Formats: sequence, structure tokens, C-alpha cells
Amino acid sequence: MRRQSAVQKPEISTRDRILNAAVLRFSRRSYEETGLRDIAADVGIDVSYVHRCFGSKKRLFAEAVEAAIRPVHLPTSGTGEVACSLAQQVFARDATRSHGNIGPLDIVVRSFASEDAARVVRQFILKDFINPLAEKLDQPAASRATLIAAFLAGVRIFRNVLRIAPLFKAERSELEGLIANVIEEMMKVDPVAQGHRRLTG
Amino acid sequence: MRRQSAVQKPEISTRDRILNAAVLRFSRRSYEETGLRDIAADVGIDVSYVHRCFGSKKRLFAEAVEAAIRPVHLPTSGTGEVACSLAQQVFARDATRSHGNIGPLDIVVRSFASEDAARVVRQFILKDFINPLAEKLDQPAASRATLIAAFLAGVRIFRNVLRIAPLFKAERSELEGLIANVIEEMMKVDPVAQGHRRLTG
DNA sequence: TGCTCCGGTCAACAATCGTTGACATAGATC
DNA sequence: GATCTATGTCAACGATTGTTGACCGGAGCA
Repeated sequence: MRRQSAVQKPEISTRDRILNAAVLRFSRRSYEETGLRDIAADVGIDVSYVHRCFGSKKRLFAEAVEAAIRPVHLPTSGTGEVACSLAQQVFARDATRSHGNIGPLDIVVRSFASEDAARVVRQFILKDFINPLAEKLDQPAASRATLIAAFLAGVRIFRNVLRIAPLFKAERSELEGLIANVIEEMMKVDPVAQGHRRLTG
Repeated sequence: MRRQSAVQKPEISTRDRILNAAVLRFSRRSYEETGLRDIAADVGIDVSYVHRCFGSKKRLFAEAVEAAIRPVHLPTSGTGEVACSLAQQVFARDATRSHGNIGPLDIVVRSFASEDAARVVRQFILKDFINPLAEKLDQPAASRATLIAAFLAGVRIFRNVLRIAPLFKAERSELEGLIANVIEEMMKVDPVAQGHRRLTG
């Protein structure tokens, strides 16, 4: 019924509306807790059409992850700027999808536990975050980049999923300062000279 | 049929066998992916008895978390020792429940996505980890302790749940060195003096 | 007019889930 | 022996899930 209304209205397609609804749902609840019927109800259509558009729940989820994430912005300048930028981005919420405090990261961190979802998420984290970041780091670059990713994911989980009080209520600028410092530490410290010193026993 | 067999054999109760099986299942799969029938099958009994013993799936999960976790060991000495100890414990696997690479932390990090499970997990993290750790830290102690917890959780998730290659395959001692350093940094750096310097713009 | 394709609905499938209540068995107690 | 209670089993409930196939209205085309 909702055909191109006379003129050239951009008029987002039903498929994209499903995708948007899916991103929001998957960002707020776990993969299993989110039903296709919920998503269909958001758009105002029947479940079967969701399935017809995307083939399966797993594929819809994969497309939702791909649609939600956007490339992480990594400044080309020194380590300090990179650290600060990452610290800010971990708190960023999505500008366009401004419902609640949902950001593009949340759909990723919500979906670790389920095997179906984890496969999708793992690929994204490696390709779109760890690998680009590792190019900016000293050896062992891959380990450093992964630890940074794990830290950011942990912070986002504690703050937005578990809603642990100290991270949920604390002043954002204070946290950003702490986090930026930690990230900078992860980027530059030599593990052999400083890290192993206490680990012999 | 399995009464105290004549003498004083310790003979673990069926209830505890259910609990053990639940810990393993919940550590390996998400809360929703784990069915009561799977747990019952592990023990070799009927589903209904699982339900009769624990009242509901949610309560069984809560008891499983409580049974799986054990108090984190915090050395009383300096920050360096605490950092090293935490770095080692994040890689520790459970000695008694030695199936696979399952450790007491995994049931926690597997289950944060589901709301039912998150409520249980949140309480444990605050009471048994963040609060004891915060007593050893400078202000803002709660924020620091929570960031450390988030970091450790992130590392465990990336390594044991997502199985991200760099953390999954890297040399353990190398990672421990990096992690211990990062934790020490989180414990002692003054956020106002060092953290805010770049965040004014 | 007739045909076909797109966008979408409707009803139902088979499976799985947590949950419930009725019933069985075996010791312990009286 | 009769009764009670702990330890289980069995069968089924109602709800929800992802999934499937039949169907339908309207637009475009010949």
C-alpha cells in the first residue's frame, strides 16, 4: 500500500525498516531473547515477511551487525590522540539511532554468548578493529590491539549491559581520562622490560 | 535407591550433582542456550526433579553462579603483587572441575547478556570483586576497581568465549606481563594530572 | 483482458522450552 | 503391617520459537 507516493520521496524500504528495528532489538536484548515476531511488530508487518527478506534469523542478525557497526576512527597522530579518541568512542551513542543509550557497539557486546552470533561478531572484531589498530602498535602488536579491544568491550559491557553502578553513574570525563591513560599504557609499554620482571616466581 | 550405602561414604548428593552439571553447562553455553533437560541428562535423571530441587531455572542459575565463583585472592602487599596476581587469575582454569578450559569466571562472563542472568552476575561482581578491590585503591577507587574488573572480564571473554586468535594462541606469560602492567597503571595513575590533560578540546 | 512479479498476509507446522501435578518406590518410624 | 517422607519418574500442559507454504492485492506489461 505504501508505494512511492506520487513524487520522489526517499521512503525507506520495508527491508531497511526491518533491519533498523533488528539493530535496536539486538542491541537491547540478547540474541535468543530477541524474537523475529518482536522485530516484525516494530515495523508493523508479519513475521513471515521478515523471514522471507533475510532467509533466517542468523542471517538477519549478521546483516544487523554489519549495518550497525561503523569503522572505528583512528587518528593518524601520536598514541596519545589515538588513546583519547578510543576512550571517547567507547562512550559514544549512536547519533542517528538515538533511542535510549544504544550505540553501534552494543549489538556486538550483547551477542557474545550465543554461538551463532559469536561467529559473526568475532570476524568483525578482527577485521574492523584489531587489525587496523595493530598496524599502529609496537610488537607484540596483535596482542596489544586485542587487549585494547577486550578492555573497551569490557567497559561497554559493564556500563551498558550489566549497568554496574560505578561505570554507569560516574562522571564521563573522569572515566575517559582513566581509560585513555590505560590504553596509552597498553600501546607503548615494553612487556619484556617491565612486564616480566615480577613473573619469574 | 542410592541411600547412604551402609557405611559413611561421602557420596555426593543428587542435588549437588545437578549443581555441578549446571555450572559446566552454563559455563559453556549461554543462559538461554542451556536447557534444564540437558543438565538433567548429564546427571541421568528426569527434568522435573531438577525443577523440584531448585524451584526454577533462574534460581538454579543463581546457585550455580554462587557455587562456581570463589573469592578472588588479593595479596596484602603492594600494587605490583596485586596486579600480577590478578593477571594470573584471569587465565586460571578450575582445578577441580577440570573439563576443557572451564574456569570459575566463565559462568559469569557467559551469562551477562540475558536479563535474568545479568541480575545475578551484577551482584556477584560488585560484592565479591569490585568492593574488596576498591579498598586497596586511591580515589576514585570505585571507578578504578570497576575498570579493572571490566578489563579482566573483557580479556576472559575474548579468550574463552569469542576465542579471538591473538589472545587464544599467544604465549601466556607474555600476556600476563602486559596485563599486569595495565592493571598496575589502573591502580595508581592520577586521573586529573595525567588523564584530563588532553581531553579539554 | 490476461499474465506475471513484487510486497505482504494468514495459518499452521514441528520443535523446544520451563513448568506442573499425579504417581511410584524405598527406608524410617510407629 | 500401616504410615510418612524423601527421591524420583512419567506424561502432559501452555507458551513460544523459527520456519514453511499457500494465498492475495495491486502495479507493470503485452
